[in-house]
Amino acid sequence: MSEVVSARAASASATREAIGRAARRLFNRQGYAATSVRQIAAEAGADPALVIRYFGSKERLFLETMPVEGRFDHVTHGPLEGLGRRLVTSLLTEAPELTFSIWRSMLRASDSDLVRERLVTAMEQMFIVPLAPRLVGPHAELRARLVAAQISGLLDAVAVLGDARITEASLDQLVVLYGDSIQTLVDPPIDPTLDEQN
Amino acid sequence: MSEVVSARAASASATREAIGRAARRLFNRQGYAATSVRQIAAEAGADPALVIRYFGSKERLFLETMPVEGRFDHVTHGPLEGLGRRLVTSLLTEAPELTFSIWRSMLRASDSDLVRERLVTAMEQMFIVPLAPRLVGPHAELRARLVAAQISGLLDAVAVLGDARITEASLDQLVVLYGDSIQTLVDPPIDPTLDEQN
DNA sequence: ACCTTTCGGTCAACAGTGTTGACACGCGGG
DNA sequence: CCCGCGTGTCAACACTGTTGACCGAAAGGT
Repeated sequence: MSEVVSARAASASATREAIGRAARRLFNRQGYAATSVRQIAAEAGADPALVIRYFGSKERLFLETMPVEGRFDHVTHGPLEGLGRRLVTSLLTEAPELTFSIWRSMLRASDSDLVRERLVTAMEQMFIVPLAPRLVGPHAELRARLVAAQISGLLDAVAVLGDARITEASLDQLVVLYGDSIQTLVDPPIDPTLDEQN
Repeated sequence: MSEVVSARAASASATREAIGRAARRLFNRQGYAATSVRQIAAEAGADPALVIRYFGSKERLFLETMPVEGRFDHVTHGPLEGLGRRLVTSLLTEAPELTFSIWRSMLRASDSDLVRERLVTAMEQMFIVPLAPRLVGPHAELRARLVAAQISGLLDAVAVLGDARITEASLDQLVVLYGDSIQTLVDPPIDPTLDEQN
């Protein structure tokens, strides 16, 4: 079924994929703004005009080459107890280079409304949607969104600001400290001023 | 003493300040990448070349027009008890528009090493330096840096991603929920695996 | 008073950007 | 066989940040 239907089509999809690979590499290494369409084309051995013709614009090429599907379902669907710690572990352990460079690239390119919306829906799909209905106690959705905010903060510190003290800290310490802080929002709040009404 | 030393010098500083004002307005409204030097010059009634001559480059103009001095000393120097809540209150209350737009602009422009370094030192001066030596218990500096990360996360959610559910939530709820989560890192950790040695 | 230097401001140009349209060429289907 | 369509190429557009030469008038010296 995936046979070569024609030499032309094969050539087309081959160069398209070459452009995509070059774009992914360069965007991750240099960021969105510092990477030019001409540079991508040169690295892929193609013409700059082809890049636009195949992907519509530099912006859409960027979106297409930045995968943001959820890879944290096994955590967000797991038991609520200790979820904070497992979330931090998963973030810092599973394909961290990819997670970090994508976060860095997309956050810096979030001038663009398309990029920003993609980032927002990615965070919602990955964390808020699976987490919010599971949280017990008042303000479940708000708390889930604040968990996502905390994750953003950790990613900022590591991937954008590059805080060496955090990067070089032991994984165990980060997991316990930041994980327990996240857990505060996962567990039902104890403050009596937070009524059960909305 | 601050008399007009000459008509030329007065004119020079006047146009320089006009350029600075226009730049600050446009950078905050449209972001760094979307604002052109020619647009700033037009708004200030000056020549694009003058913008570069006075400020060196668009990047340095951006840095000069983005004030990042600390405005949270009264919180970070206050009592440790309830510091998390007061931090969130201060962030969301005192000149929030300015705080948010500056955070958004600088984070998106952090492709530039100068901007990134400025952002890092600003966070350190505002939160980590005053907070770290005051925290009791193990890993004081790491915990202070993680507090700063949490602040980044809140700013991301509000200023960059524009999470409506968080923006529209009542200040009291945010203060209690996120503030208490931050407080987890301010208070000494209880986990016995975190020894007192580094 | 004049002459010279200094300096704010203007203009044109440079190399580079994303994007668009017209054009060439060779494989595919009639 | 030939026509058409699609892959690829080329040149151009309007725009970007930045640079250097130039102009004119104010400042300083004699």
